[in-house]
Amino acid sequence: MVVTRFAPSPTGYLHIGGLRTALYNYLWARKNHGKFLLRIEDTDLKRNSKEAAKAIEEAFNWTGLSYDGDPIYQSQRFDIYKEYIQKLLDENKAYYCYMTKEELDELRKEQMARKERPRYDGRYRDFKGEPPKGVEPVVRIKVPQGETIEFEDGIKGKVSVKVDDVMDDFIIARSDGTPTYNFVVAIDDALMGITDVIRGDDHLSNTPKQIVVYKALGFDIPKFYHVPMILNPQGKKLSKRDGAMDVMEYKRMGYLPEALLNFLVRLGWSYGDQEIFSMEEMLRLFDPHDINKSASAYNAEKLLWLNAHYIKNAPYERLIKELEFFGVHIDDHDKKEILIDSLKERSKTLKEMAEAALKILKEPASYDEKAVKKFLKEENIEILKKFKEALKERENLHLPVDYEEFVKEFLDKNELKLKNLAQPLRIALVGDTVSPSIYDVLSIVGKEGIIKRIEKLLNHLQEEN
RNA sequence: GGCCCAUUCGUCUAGCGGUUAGGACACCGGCCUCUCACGCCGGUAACAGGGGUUCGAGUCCCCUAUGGGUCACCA
Repeated sequence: MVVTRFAPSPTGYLHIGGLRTALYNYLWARKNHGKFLLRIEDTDLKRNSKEAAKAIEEAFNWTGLSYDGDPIYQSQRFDIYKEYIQKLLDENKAYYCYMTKEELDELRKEQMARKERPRYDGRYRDFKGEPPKGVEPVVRIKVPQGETIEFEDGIKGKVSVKVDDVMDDFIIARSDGTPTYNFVVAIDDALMGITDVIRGDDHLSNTPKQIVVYKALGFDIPKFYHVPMILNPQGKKLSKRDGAMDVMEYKRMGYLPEALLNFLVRLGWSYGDQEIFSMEEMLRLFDPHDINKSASAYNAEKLLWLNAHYIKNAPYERLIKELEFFGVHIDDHDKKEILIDSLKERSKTLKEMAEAALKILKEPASYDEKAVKKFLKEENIEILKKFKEALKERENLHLPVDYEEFVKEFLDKNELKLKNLAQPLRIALVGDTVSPSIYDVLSIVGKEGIIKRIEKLLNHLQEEN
């Protein structure tokens, strides 16, 4: 059984890199019919973990990810950690260290002056005397000296470090008794039965420390997969300055969750030449062993392209529902299907789509000056007037094909080309020269609306002169 | 600075000793066309550098360079 976990520290929102590691853990667990657990790493009590849990909940709901059971809060497990600290103390695998912070700082300063690597010197490792008064001790773990720690990372391959190079007897409990990160991570992963740890590769150099804890406590060591970071478009570390970090911001910008997930899964992972992955395909094909070894840069254009793809292929009921978030309510509009179908071909985001819809649904509030100048010369105005009159006489106009037929008849009768009519008419309908097919727009606006809009434009032109 | 990790078109990537180094996004042409898009067709563009190993290296090894991560009584 595969058990994975997502273990964010509470920062207030779920960011895009976090979502990717959550997705990887989710996919791997679900693919293997295992469990995907959530753990909030809130041992730093300063931050509000409730809020963070809510934010994660919200982002998971939106993207469709789900975790098993209830989230685990490290802040509620201090008793457990205390127990294991005591166990190590009792077994002489850990010890109290009475060195004060000031003394430690002093030591480090001296070591640096001598160009040595700053590290705790182990002075209390085998201390047997009378402890100094007035010092609340920390607890340090006895790191086995002279050893080499090796582990097989599912992504990076074999990783091997000499213990003496990378760690001293690190602190597992602060002087106030609270446990530290590398200690609790190991304990929780072991107690939660985590078999596969998929996390950011900023944790790669923590792993040996955690392995020391696993070994000291006699726990089984899980498999590790350290996934490379996501870089910003400049190839630097992704930060808040790079725009959207909060997953929910993508919703506000008009992205479909499946586009975001597809984008994220392909960032660092691939399956041959395939670009489009449904959730079912991800579930079937994803394997953390295939994740790339190197960091990948965030490519906003590709995300946009994917989003456009998913919009194009979404059923229109779905899009109608999604557009409500952006203030477009067309559920009872009789031409809603035509509207959606013609808009989804040309929208990269839902937000864009909503704006385009409103542009058609509402009478133009103003007219694009350059367009007016270019396309509304005297002769065009006459054509528009004629068109309006002809339209008044005509009945049974509903679908785009009806309008197409009508327009063709009108053009034939007056010996005109579509070019003579299309742009002037488009300006009357939407205010400028950009819109979906003129027949679609005519159909959506409807006979009465068209007449009103042509008259409005005509009035506007008269006022101008 | 020590340690660890990485390096194929601008970007995401395929490649797992023998390929005209493939695909996708973006970009540039063309077609389609009532505008804008969609779509279709075509194009530019990459193995960081240097040494080995090998009949043969993008693929294996070493060095250099560059980038990243990490070295807390943060997580």
